[in-house]
Amino acid sequence: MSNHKNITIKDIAKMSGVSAGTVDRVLHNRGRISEDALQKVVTVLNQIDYKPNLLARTLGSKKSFRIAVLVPDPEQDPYWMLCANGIRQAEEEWSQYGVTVEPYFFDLFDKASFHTVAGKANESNPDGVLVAPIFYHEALPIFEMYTTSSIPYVLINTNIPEANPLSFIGQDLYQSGSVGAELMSIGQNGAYALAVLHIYEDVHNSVHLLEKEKGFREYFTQNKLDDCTVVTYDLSNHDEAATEKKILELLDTPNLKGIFSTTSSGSFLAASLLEKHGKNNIRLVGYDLLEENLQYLKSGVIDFLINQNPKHQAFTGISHLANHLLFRKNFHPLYLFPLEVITKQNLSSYLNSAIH
Amino acid sequence: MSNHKNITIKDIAKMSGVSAGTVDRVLHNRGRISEDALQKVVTVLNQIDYKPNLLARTLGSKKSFRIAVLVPDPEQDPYWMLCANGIRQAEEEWSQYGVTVEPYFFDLFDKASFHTVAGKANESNPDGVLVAPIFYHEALPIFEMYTTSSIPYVLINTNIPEANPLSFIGQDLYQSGSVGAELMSIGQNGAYALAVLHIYEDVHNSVHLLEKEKGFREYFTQNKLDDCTVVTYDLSNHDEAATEKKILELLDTPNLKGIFSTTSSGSFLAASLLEKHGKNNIRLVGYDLLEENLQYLKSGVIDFLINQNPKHQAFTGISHLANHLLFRKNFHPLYLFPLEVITKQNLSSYLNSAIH
DNA sequence: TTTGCATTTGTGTTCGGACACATTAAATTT
DNA sequence: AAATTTAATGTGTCCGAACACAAATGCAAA
Repeated sequence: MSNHKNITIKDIAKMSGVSAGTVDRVLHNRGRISEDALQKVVTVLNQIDYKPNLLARTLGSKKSFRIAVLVPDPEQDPYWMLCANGIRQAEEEWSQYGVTVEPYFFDLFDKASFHTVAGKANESNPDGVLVAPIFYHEALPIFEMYTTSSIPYVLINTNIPEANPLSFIGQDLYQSGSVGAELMSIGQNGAYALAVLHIYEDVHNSVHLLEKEKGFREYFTQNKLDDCTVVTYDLSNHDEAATEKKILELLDTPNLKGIFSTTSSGSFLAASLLEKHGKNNIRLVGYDLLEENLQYLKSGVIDFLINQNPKHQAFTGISHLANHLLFRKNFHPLYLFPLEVITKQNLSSYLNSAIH
Repeated sequence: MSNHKNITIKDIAKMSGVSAGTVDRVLHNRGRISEDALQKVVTVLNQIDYKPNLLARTLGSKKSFRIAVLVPDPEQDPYWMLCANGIRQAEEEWSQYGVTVEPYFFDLFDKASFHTVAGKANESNPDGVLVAPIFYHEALPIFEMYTTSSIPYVLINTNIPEANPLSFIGQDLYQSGSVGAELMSIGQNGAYALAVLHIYEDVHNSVHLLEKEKGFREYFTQNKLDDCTVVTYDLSNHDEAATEKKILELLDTPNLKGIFSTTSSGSFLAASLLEKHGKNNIRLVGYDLLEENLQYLKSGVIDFLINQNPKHQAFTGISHLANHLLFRKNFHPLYLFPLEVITKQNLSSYLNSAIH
């Protein structure tokens, strides 16, 4: 335990021949300062590398921060339940620093609800906002509002290029699709067919899914794998019977070797049908570590899951906001997550490491 | 910015009718306390959920901590260079909290050097130690010493079951081998042969590698893939010519479909020979994101890399120690990393996310 | 009863930065 | 030149825990 010296405001005050208060005013440019004093302090600041003690700063400014979280209702979809877990974990982590997290859940299938819930969140006058802006048109005006009232906000899951957030946290969807394609083509040879399966209950994320499909398809053209044909199936999962009928039709595709499900809940739906109809030599690549998906991964019906890690996305998003508010850190505007490939064999290592 | 209330020592003092000093003595059981006062304080403590303000605690106890890091010389091996990067990054992260990191590099090929360097590290009287204990027998006595002088220590890379560290950080090697096997068997059919390749300059980590091999082999027996035969090649990379000759022999194995290289530098060595001899339909699974390996992954000679993430291991290890020293956190003794599967298509997402 | 010593407990300062308030110096008005 | 405003800067307190030191108390011996 050595007592190591660190430059403090008092040191700077001594060095520049002014008081600590003046140095403080220069650092935060609050209050008026004479040109003379400013110069003296600035000169010293340029010479040294002053790093304020964040502990003292946070302790001294006895404010606490409130972060509003605007995400879909976790009860409606297991994917968003994972996200909610990340929020809870982040709240625990940051509560000791006086950061509180207030979730505002909107209806995943109702644009209007997004609008009203966003309004409610705003009434609470948060110091920062985490948003999953799955409704493009409804999201734009609220970002504008955040900007004018200079509330920092972080986007997760869905990027909106027009927005100007502290950071976007999520996957590169195009590349994600290419990873799916790559996993499909391992060990395949000769001519074969593949299917891209979009199964969703709502249309909000169609852009989302098309981007994945694009990455998937272009993988084959870029690698000149011309003997591989790709068909697309666009299904709603509202009408189960119709969906099953469509998928049965799909399974009749000659020489079908693989199915790429672009949604997380589509993955286990496809898996259940593959299992039901005994098609166990069709490779299935899906998304996310939903409980249902894990069962099919373990039993071998699903071969690969690409992990979008919604839990970690939410956690990181709140951490970014907290770091920004408490420690004034800034972040790279594009925080793209690794495209994690989950298999039967490495699954447990991912589940275990998430605990800590 | 709401001012939220938090229970402080003074609150507890008021509630239990004693002074703050007495509460402090109870909390840290330092100094003698009358039975009466102790009871009063304990009663209050049981009623409330006191969470000490970590910021204030750390600020108040003006000590700074020194962490000694005992790892192989990064100049000798690119793998350990990645580790050194993690150390540097952790040092930056924690320096503001008064934690300093002092690296002590030992010779990767010289057990005696481990012993002497460990001694040097000890002379500096560190408050915590991060060790990569690649020399089993030499490591045991120094762990004993840490225990008797109650210096917390964290292990990375190589686990030593007899040790009792704050935590071990690394991979489950057996499972890691199984992941390698799984990647090998994707899309394979009929009878085929696979090779396990141990290429290393030193014998220290033979246990290490055997564990991976075990996981690899048992994958096939457990999944009843009997038509797959596995051969093992144990090579030193001191004598390049001899190694090449051996590998050429290996490449003549009938129906050879894949090579599993258990070491990180063995991976690109194997890749270079595969490329040189035009064997481009043999699947190669290797380890770690060394610059050389990345080249071969991009060009398609290496198909998969399992990432041991030495950088993140070092970073996490130092963070554990810092959290323990500053905030008295304790950790799960086994902190196993996810077994990350890196392919040509998801590589960039991993490289980019490491920047932040 | 008083002195001496040990035990117990309260008070005060420190850490470094934030911020309120007091004080000084300079500029302006009367 | 004195009075008053305004700008500039210094001082002091607070945040909450840690720890040193001082004060108070108890108890036994003189």
